[in-house]
Amino acid sequence: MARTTGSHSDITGPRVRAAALRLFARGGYAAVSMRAIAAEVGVQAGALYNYTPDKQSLLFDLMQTHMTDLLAETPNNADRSALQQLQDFVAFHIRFHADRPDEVFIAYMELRNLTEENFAVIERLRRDYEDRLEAILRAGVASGDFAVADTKIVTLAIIAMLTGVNTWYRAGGRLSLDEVVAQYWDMVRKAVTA
Amino acid sequence: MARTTGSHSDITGPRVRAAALRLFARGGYAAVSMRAIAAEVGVQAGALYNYTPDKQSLLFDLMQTHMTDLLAETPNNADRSALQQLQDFVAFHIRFHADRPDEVFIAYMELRNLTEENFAVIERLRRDYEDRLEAILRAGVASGDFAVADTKIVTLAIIAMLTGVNTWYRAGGRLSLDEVVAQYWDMVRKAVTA
DNA sequence: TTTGCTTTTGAACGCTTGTTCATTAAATTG
DNA sequence: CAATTTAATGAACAAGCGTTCAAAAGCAAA
Repeated sequence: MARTTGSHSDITGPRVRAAALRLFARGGYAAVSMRAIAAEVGVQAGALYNYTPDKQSLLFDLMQTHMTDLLAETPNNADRSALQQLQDFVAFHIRFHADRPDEVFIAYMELRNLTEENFAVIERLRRDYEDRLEAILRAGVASGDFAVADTKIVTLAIIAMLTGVNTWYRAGGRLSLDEVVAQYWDMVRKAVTA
Repeated sequence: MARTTGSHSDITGPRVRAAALRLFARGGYAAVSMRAIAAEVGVQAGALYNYTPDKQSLLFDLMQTHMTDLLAETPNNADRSALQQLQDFVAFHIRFHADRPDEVFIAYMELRNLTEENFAVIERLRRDYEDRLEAILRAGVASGDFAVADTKIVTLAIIAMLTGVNTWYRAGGRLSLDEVVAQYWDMVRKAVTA
C-alpha cells in the first residue's frame, strides 16, 4: 500500500499557511495573490490547491486557529481573587498578542474580507473571549473589589487598550515586555478600582 | 468667456470622494475598483480621472483631509489645568471620531496601502496628534496632578482605548454619547491620577 | 446660432486575478 | 524493479484590474 488516501505533504501545507500569514499581514488579504503566496513557498500557484480549497479558506483557517488558540490558553483561575484574575488576564493578553503580531494584525484587519458565514464564526469566538474578561469584572464588582459602572464598556476599553500594544511594541525596543505588562497593569488596576 | 480653464464640476468632485470614502470603508481599498466607485457616483470609470490623478491619490486625499481636520479641531487650552485639558481631549476625541466612522476606519486600516511617501505624510500627522496628548500628560506630571511612569506609553494606551469606541458605538444604541464620554473619562482620570 | 471650453463616454490597452486540469515527476510500498 | 499513489507543473480560462484617449455631448458666453 502507498500513502493513505487523502494525505498531503506535511511540509508544504504548513509552509503555505506560514506564507499566507506573513503576506496577508504585510500587504492585506485582497492585495496578496495566490501566485505571490506560491512564490513565497517556492511552488506554482496550482499546487496551493492541494492544501486549501480556495483563498478564502486560507484566511479563515488562519483566523480561526488564532482565535481558538487564544481561547484555549486564556487563564481560567476562578478560585483566585478578581483582582488577581484581572492581573493574570492583562499579562496573558499582552504576552500572547506580542508573540503573534501577524496573527493579531490579520484577526483585526481582515474581518471584512471574510464571507458572511466565516465572519459569524470568528465573531462568536471574539465574543467568547470578551466574555471571559467581563466575567472577571462582574465578579470583582460583586465582591466589591472593582468600581465600574458598566462592565461591557470597561471590557471593550481594556481589550482595545491592551491590543494597542501591538501597534508599537517591538522585541528589543526601549521597554521590556515585563515593563510593558507592569505599566498596563498599573493603568488597568487604577481604572477599575475606586 | 466660458468657464475658467481648469475648473471642474463642483458637484461630481465631492461625490467621487464621498463614494470612495464609503466604499473604501466598507470593502477596503484593494477590494474596491475604480469602476465600482464610478458606478456609485453614476458615471463611467474614465470620468473619475477628471477629479483624481489615480486611485492612490484618492485614498491619500481622504486620509490627509481627515488628519488635518483632526489636528485643526483638537482643543488647545494651554491655560487650563492639565486635568481639565485631558478631560477636553477625551471628550473631543470620542466625539470627533464618533462623527466620522468611515474616515476613522480608513485612517487606521488603509495605512499599508499608501505609497511610501504618502505614508510618511500621514504618519507625521498621526504623531503630531499623539504629541498633543503627551504634552498634556507631561504638564500634568510636572504639576503633580498626574502620576504616570511613562507618558509615551500612557498616550498610546489612552488613544487606543478611546479609538476603540468606534468598533462598537452606534448612534441610537444603548448608551448616549454623553454617557460614553463620561465613562471613558472616569477610566482615564483614574488611570492617570495617583 | 455659433464659438469655445468642460465634462463624459465608451472602447481599448496590457496585465493580473482565482481557479481548473491533463500531464509529468517523485516518492513509497510490495 | 514494478506498481501505485501523491504532489507539482504549466498552460489555459474567463473575468476583472487601473488607466488612457479620441470622440461626442453639454453648457455658457458672444
